[in-house]
Amino acid sequence: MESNAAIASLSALAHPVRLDTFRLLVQAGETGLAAGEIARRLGILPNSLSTSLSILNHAGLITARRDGRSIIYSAAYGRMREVVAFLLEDCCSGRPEICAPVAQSLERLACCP
Amino acid sequence: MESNAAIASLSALAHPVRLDTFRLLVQAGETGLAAGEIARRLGILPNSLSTSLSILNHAGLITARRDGRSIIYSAAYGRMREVVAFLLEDCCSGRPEICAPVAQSLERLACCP
DNA sequence: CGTATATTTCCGCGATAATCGAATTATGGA
DNA sequence: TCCATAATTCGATTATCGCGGAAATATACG
Repeated sequence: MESNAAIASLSALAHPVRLDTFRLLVQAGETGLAAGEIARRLGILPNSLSTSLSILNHAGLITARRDGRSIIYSAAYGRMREVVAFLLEDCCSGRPEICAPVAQSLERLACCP
Repeated sequence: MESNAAIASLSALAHPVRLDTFRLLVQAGETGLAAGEIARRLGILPNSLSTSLSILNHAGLITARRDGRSIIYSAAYGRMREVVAFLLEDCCSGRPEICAPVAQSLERLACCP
């Protein structure tokens, strides 16, 4: 992953509304959520959310598809994985005793038994 | 992990110099690197780096210790793990087939065989 | 004590980002 | 066609961030 792409993703996530939006979509799974539903759940104005969604989308962290009058957004899990991998890259110069606990705790994700 | 703390960390990383600095320290391991050495490797002014280090430190992503005239910085692996875990929390509403590849690829960190 | 090295702090200017109201586009249904 | 709903885009104001020069602090050493 490119450094610029990583920065775009990190920058997109470094914002209260955008981070909540992304986490909501990560939890929603492939089904996704309509823009209006997200705005309702987070209690923010539709236009504010729209710019947030645009930034997340441009950063590659979410995808959009139209369904009637609604636009459904979903988390882009591949990009999420890339960003995380970028942060952990070449961790600890090959000394497992340092990074092992990091990897170990990440193996136990909420949904992956 | 608190949302505000996560935002502080993500915001700290969403900057070319700060991201490069953090990754340098992640690769350096527990030994860490002196501020001057980091500035030299990245080719930036010492005062610019100093503010970057201050922001990363305040976000909890790095730690500092003095050694003679130098100040040695190291990555805070615990906080790094917390930030990543925060992003992956409750991934995919318990549907392993979506998040499994994410977790799987994270198991293979460069230093953790 | 005086000097050199390492790092940080202060300050001001230019650029970038956040916010919110108002207007605009797109779709579905009577 | 006309209206209501869903979502986005525009525009202007305000706040925040990034940058680099200059000065200040801390440590080591002769």
